[in-house]
Order: sequence, then C-alpha cells, then structure tokens
Amino acid sequence: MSSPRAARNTLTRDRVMDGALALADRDGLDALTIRALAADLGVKPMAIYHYVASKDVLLDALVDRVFAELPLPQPGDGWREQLAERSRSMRDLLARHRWALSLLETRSHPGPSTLVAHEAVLDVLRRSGFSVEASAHAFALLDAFVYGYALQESMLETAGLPDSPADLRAGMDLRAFPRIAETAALYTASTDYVFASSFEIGLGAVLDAIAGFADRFPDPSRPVTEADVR
Amino acid sequence: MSSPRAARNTLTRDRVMDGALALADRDGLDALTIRALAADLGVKPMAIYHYVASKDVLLDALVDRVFAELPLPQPGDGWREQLAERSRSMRDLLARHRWALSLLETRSHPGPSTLVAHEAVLDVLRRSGFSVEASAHAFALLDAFVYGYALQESMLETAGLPDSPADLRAGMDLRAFPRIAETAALYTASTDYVFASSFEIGLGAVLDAIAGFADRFPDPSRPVTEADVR
DNA sequence: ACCTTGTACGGTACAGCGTACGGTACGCTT
DNA sequence: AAGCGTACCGTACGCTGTACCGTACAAGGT
Repeated sequence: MSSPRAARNTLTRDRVMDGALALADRDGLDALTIRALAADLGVKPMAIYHYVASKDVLLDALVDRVFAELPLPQPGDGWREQLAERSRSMRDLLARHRWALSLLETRSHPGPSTLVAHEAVLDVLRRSGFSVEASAHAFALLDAFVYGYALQESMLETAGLPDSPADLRAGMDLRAFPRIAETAALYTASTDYVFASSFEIGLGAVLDAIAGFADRFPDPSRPVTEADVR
Repeated sequence: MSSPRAARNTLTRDRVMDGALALADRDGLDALTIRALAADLGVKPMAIYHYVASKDVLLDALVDRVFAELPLPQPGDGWREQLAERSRSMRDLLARHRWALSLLETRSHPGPSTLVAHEAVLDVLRRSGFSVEASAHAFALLDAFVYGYALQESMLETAGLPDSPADLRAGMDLRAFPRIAETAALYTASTDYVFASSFEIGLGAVLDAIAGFADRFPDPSRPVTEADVR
C-alpha cells in the first residue's frame, strides 16, 4: 500500500532543486517543507538528505538557482542600456519568484550563479571606464534601488493598499492620514501603470546619478574619456 | 519546584512586546519563540496568548514598535534636510534591529506608528509644493533606496565579504571573478568609511533626483514656486 | 548463474515549534 | 465571608527538521 518503494534512481540533486523551486513558486515559501517536497517527488522525506545536507543549504542553492535565471547583459549596448535591462530583468525575476527576496536577506552564502551575475554588472561598469570606487558606488546604488523597489512592491501586495480591508479591520482611520489617503487614491486609480512608470522614473534617476559618478570618482591611473561614458 | 505560579499581574501587553523586542535584539529573530519569550518573562507559554492573539500579530506589532522609534522630521529644516535626516534615522534603526527588515517584507499590516511615519514623510513633500504624483514617486524612490541599502548591508554582514572563509569553503575561486575581487579589496581596505560614504553619496543622488520631480510632475492646481523647492 | 557489496531509499523516533482546550487559583467586588 | 471573573498553568496535538539505523535494489566479480 501507499508506496511500495521508489524505483531506485528516481532522484538527483537537480530534480530535488527543480521540485523545491516549483513548490515554492506554486505554494509559497512556507509550504516548502522537506516532507511536502518529498511528497511532490514521490519519495520519503529522508531520501532528500542524500542530495542536500540540510534545509539551509537547500535554501542557499535555491537562491543561486534563481540568479541563474537572470540574463547576462548584452555586450553590444552601452552601459546605460545594459544596466537598465538588467534592472528590469531583476525586477521581473523577483516578481516571478515573490519568495526569493525574503531569502536574499538572511541567507546569503553567494553561489556561483550569484557571483557570475554580480561579476557581469561590475564588468560592464569597469569596461565603460568607471573606476573601481565609482563602480562600487554605482553597484550599491543600483541594486539598492532594485531590491528596495521589489520590497516595496511585495509589501504593497501582501498588505494591500493603505485603505484595504486589512487596515480598516485594524481600526485605522484614514481620515487621520490625509497624505496617505490622497496617495492611495492615486494608486487605486491605475495601479499597474503608476507603479511601472514609477520604477522607470526611479531607474532613470539612478542611472543619471551613476553617470555622474564617473567624474566624481575618477580612475587615478586611467582618465575617463567622453567615449567611455558615452 | 520550577515555578509555583507567577504573581497574578506580572504581564501586560507592553511587557510582552518589550520582552519580544529585547529577545529579538539579543538572540535574533529565530530565537524569538513563544516558549523562549515566556521563559524570559517568567511565565508559562500560554499566558502570552491572553495579550496577543497569535504569533503573527505579535510580529506585526513588533514591526510597528520599531517604527515607533523613528524620530519624526523636524519642521524647521527644508525638505531636503528633513528627508536626509529621516533616511539616516531609518538606516540607523534597521542597523539597530537587524532582524526588522526581514519582517518588513512578508508581514505588513501597517500599524499606527508605521502610518504616522509614512504620513510625516509625505507631508514634508506636499508642504514643500510637490504634487501628489511627485510625492508618490519621491517616496517610492527614497524608501527603495533606504531599504535596499539596508538589505545590502545585512547581506554583506551575514555573507561576509566575498573572499571570506564561507565562500572559500563553498569552493569559490575569486580569481574567476576579478571585478568582484578588486571591489572586495576596496571594501576590506576600510569597510566602515567606504560604506558609510557610499550611503551618503547614494542618498545625495536620490535627493537630487527627487528635486527634479517637482518640475516633471507639477501640481496642476498649484504651480510650484522657487521658494517652495528651495 | 550466483553471490557480494555499496548505496539509494525507507521507518522510526526525538526535540522543539505554535497553539487549542480546559483547569485552577488569585484578587476584586459585594 | 462569599462569590466571581480573569490571569495564568497543564496537557496535548499536529507540525517541523533531521539523527540513526534498517532494507532492498543495481552493479560487478567470479
């Protein structure tokens, strides 16, 4: 009855990770338990531990798996378009796997795909003439924006908009918060458009700021030319 | 033996929340269990549920408790200095309670202190002549930056720098990632300074961008004057 | 064809989690 | 002094991750 026995070579580490990713996407991060994963894979819980040392390393590997989906910058374009595209890809990625951001925070023993993705961004900047210091500031600013934006979106998603039933239930009276109320009205009018355009606007501002870093943190050994920054 | 019985009026909701905050600060978010909290308070676990409906609402209340620590903007200054100060305060706050950011993501039924804090920021912008739309974009950009920056800092903290033992253990060879290596070298040279200045630089860039929003999203009913934006 | 052996998977069990349910004794009101 | 509401306690259930050990299959040597 139930399972006589799994057919010996049903499992691989890749299949375990695939199952974990699918389960997290389908039912959320809380539903990703070893037992549920095993059930999805048609296997008993402890079988998983022959391919993954612990749930912690499974989650670390899952983060890296997500980064592996991130397309690398296209070498043809200028740095500005390359970074803009990567930022949009990252935002899409975090939207596609809404649970990923919460993993990024705590868990962060970067895996190979994570390092490749970071290396690629820094490489775009350095090849375009930005100094090490300018690149570091640029990277920090850009990713802060992208992550922060994704965080805000997920907060709005789980919380609902500020005048949602969740807040009324909590006894909030929006009349005490007129500024929030008028802002909420703006978003309820056309959420998708306003939010998407807000991302592009913020992104543009961030890229403008990054362009300015080239002059503020010049490479001591290799002056930046106009052609570099373009 | 053990506890004969706790002295009847030892507990209040405030004491529960104080204990939870102290426990999270001391031992981290994972250590914040109902049982551990009860032990800290000298009480049996189930006693806590007379003041808090569930652990979920306890965590929601904890987030609001953190926001209550955030100083409100000082009305005397200009909008730029007020927002800069609030951003620094927020960064300090998230550094003081390193666990808070991970709660912000998932859990977000905003409490009263959270709403007050958000209202105050929007009010600064609106009083300085920014339109509703400009204020919304400004708020989104500013908080995205602050949260994103805090997220990066906590990632670096838990991960260690890219050439830490944790990564070497994972079999990473930094020689395959020269851009990351040179950036890591920059940070290992003088972490605190570089990182703190990176925050100020990013913050300045973000505030510059926000200043530009006044022109790009003018208030249709109330044109912005030079004195407003200052 | 048989036997041996390494290993991929299974069973059982334990400690710790959140919390439902019901019991008990304290301190206030009368 | 009596009674009562409520603040705290005991017990227990279903869930989690995972340690430890058992088992049966696939492959290789003979």
